[in-house]
Amino acid sequence: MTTRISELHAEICRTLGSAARIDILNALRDGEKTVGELTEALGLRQANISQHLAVLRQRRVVATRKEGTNIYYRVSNPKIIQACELMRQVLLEQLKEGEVLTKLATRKR
Amino acid sequence: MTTRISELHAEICRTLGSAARIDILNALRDGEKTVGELTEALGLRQANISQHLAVLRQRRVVATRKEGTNIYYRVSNPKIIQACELMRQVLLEQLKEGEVLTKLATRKR
DNA sequence: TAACGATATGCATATATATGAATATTATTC
DNA sequence: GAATAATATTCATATATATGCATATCGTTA
Repeated sequence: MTTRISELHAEICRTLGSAARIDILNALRDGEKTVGELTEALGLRQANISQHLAVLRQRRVVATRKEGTNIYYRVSNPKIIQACELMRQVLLEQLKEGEVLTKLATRKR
Repeated sequence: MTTRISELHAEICRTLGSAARIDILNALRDGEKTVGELTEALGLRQANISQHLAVLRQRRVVATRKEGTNIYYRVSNPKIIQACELMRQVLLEQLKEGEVLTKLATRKR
């Protein structure tokens, strides 16, 4: 009963459902980076970064460009960044709300 | 090396990483619905819908309102809808691109 | 062509997530 | 207060995903 489109939509969301991959996207916000640069920026092992990049590549969230022995990665569509930005805003609003609720609960005691 | 925020961000994305839940969100686009209405709209089992709603509730993607024996669900933040809309656009653009690529590949043969 | 640097892949294991079926909970009505 | 309608939860099992480690691939330079 779920449509093909919803299935694909969910797949993209799942692709973003890893903190490491979110960090990768953030690192790529202001321009392309090589795997080495990403590895250093995130402080994870190279093999692990490559695995996450493979997932992002498969779902076409990122695109690549080869230059000699380096591979430059970039976010394939700026709308993906926008969507992430919105999600982060939702998150921050939730956290604020949470604080308010905590305060209220504390006052009540 | 992944921040708390990224972890939460990823968690929200994972929450949207299921076709059933995407369908639920779409069904809630133009207003709240009861579990029964959602069950009928999506054609899944009630228990299953409830499970998905529980996931969405836990991550505060949806909010509820009780009225008698019914529980009305709504999307908690319109930005979530916006983000989904963006993602769907990305998806449609990808599909279009895919078609172009297919055409090119076909012509080449 | 050997050695090296950059990146990707395969495999094993651990962990998370989804689903169906059964059942519990809660509010309402008789 | 028993029966019923609406919704939630629990449990068992199946399936997917993540991670570390080892190793392969590919382009470059000596």
